Amino acid sequence: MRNAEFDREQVLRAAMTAFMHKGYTKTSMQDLTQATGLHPGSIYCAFENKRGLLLAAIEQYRLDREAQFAAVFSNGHPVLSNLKSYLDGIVKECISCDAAQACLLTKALNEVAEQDEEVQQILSSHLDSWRQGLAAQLRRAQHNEELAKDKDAEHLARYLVMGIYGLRTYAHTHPAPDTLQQLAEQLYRDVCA
Amino acid sequence: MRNAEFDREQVLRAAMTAFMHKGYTKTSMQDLTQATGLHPGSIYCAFENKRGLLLAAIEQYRLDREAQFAAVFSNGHPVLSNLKSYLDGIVKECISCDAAQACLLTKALNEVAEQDEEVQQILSSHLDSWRQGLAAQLRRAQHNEELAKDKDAEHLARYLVMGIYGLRTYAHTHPAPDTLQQLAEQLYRDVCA
DNA sequence: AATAATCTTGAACGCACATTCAAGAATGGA
DNA sequence: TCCATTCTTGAATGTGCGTTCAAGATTATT
Repeated sequence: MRNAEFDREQVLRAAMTAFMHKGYTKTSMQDLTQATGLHPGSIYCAFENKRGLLLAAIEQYRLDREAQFAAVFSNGHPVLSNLKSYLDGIVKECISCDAAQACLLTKALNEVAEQDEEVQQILSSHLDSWRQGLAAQLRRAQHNEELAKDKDAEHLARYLVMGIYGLRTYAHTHPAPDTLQQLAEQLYRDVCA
Repeated sequence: MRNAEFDREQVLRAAMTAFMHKGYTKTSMQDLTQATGLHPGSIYCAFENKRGLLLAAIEQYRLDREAQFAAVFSNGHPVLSNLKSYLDGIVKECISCDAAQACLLTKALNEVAEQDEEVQQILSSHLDSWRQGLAAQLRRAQHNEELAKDKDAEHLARYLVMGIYGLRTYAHTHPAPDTLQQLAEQLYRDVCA
């Protein structure tokens, strides 16, 4: 009769950060105990093992991202201006990450997924639903007469996803704010014009 | 009074493939001895250590890529049609890699670079010279009246680089040939139109 | 207060890894 | 043919990792 002492969300976000900074393999259990404040036994009790902690962290990341997405797009403003804000937010993120940390999903995709089908599937389905969210917004824009109706919203959504992936990777080598801003603006223009 | 028995290029390309499939950390020396046919001692004699082998493999990769780039762009054809071929080649690469292997540079960038300044610098400078190569081709296109002269070739080159990064990442999750082809064509249009 | 149930702690374990090195094999020159 | 030199071999080494588990600490219930 005793409750766990740690705050799950807080622990998961700490683990998330650790994984993002060092990557999955190079983040040792020692790093994780330090980052989360939990002892090995507690981690293994709560998350089964290191991989379980990664899966839980990815799930937390997904929840956080979905909330963020909804926050940007579900005000009453025009869809396209929300999309602009969304891209701006991504650029800001790219800049602020001092040690050039990519999106956790992309990192995990590069490092873990190819050896681990379950992780691969989880990531794919998350990225899919993200793309579908973007496509839905674009369709809404078409419905609101903000965007030409003869365009293929699905195709544009894929193009956006591709551009955002690229932007993040580009930021790794060249985190110059102006350049990233320009690239994001060009992407926006190519999608919406 | 005896010469080394192995073929350096062949060994480096084998190591390259191994690193691309598993990533640097997860590729064990055992994997490398198996892939290269060399014994540990020989590797350490020729490349100092595992990291040295990675550096040498990256350099070989750079040479191969430069040769490939030159082969596509230094025929007499119009620059833009060469660019189209270049993008087609990248799409084909993305599709053919059964196990979704990314470009070695991007992989290394994600996994190793953040913990290793020397690797970071090597990769950055290589990616820079690639981008400059693209920019030079675009300027040549402007000079040949293939591309509007009021465009910023440097900016377009950056945009191309971003798009290609994105295309490769996109292919990781969705290696559907048609989709990738469409994305590449859209990228081409946005750069050249 | 006593008990039962659960959580926390961190030392200990086995394993896989990068690396070393001394013995053996192969070569070129005398 | 024999020696000197260099390369090859792969078992041995130490280190650091993920993981386990039994003892101790803490809480809820009676």
